[in-house]
Amino acid sequence: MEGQYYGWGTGADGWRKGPWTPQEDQLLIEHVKLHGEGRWNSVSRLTGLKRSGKSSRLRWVNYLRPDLKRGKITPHEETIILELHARWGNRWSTIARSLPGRTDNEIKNYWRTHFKKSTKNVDKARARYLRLQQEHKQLQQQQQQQQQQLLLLESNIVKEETTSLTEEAIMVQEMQEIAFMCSNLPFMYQEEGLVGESTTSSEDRSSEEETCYDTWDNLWNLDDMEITLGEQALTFY
DNA sequence: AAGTGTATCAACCGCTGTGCT
DNA sequence: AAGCACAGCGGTTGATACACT
Repeated sequence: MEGQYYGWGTGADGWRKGPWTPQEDQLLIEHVKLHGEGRWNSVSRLTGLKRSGKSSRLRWVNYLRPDLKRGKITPHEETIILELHARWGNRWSTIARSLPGRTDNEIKNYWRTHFKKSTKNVDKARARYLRLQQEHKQLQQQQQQQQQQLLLLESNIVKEETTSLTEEAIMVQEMQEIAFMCSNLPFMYQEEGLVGESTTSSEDRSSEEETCYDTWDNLWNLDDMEITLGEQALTFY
């Protein structure tokens, strides 16, 4: 795909469009090395590139950035995407921030390819996620209350605490919760090589795989679906 | 081998938010 | 306060690769 010219040519506005050539990439890379990210509209003036600032920024962010992770989305990343999408919906850039090296475009494309068609499944996953989150928070509250009661008994001092979390802090806290939940997911088994690439029938599953499915089903419990998310996810790899 | 359908992904478009003058 | 430029976001499109018949 790269390095070929498919006749997109120059638009009416004078900007070149279509796939980037290696020469154009090189110019853009040199520009960012010299001037840093930002000031995208000055790229064409300073480099001679016939690309709009918008196009330059997109090319850099989605393809040329050195910290980009190449290769397929891992099962663990997929789990995080599912979780975060259940929380934030189509806020791809927000989701991307939790997946270092992945771009919003990449995640968006991945989502559309793998989950868009099964909106029913995703809706159920979302409902289940929200319920789990609720339960998780209730559990936390209970633990906090127990702890407070304990402290009261010990010191006999009543102390009121008020915590004011910023929205960002709440976001971070939720991310940590999600990360914690994700860390217990069955995909870990798969990453460790305990699960086969594509398993569709329960007869084929090893005991480790059963554990994997059990864990997954416990989380999502999508048995009533036409295709469960667990199976779907595993089928892709 | 050829035709057709589907998946993938780069790149575009339109819109919105933000900062500066 | 208004207007403008720019950056960023989400949705969509189009070309290629791959799978299937």
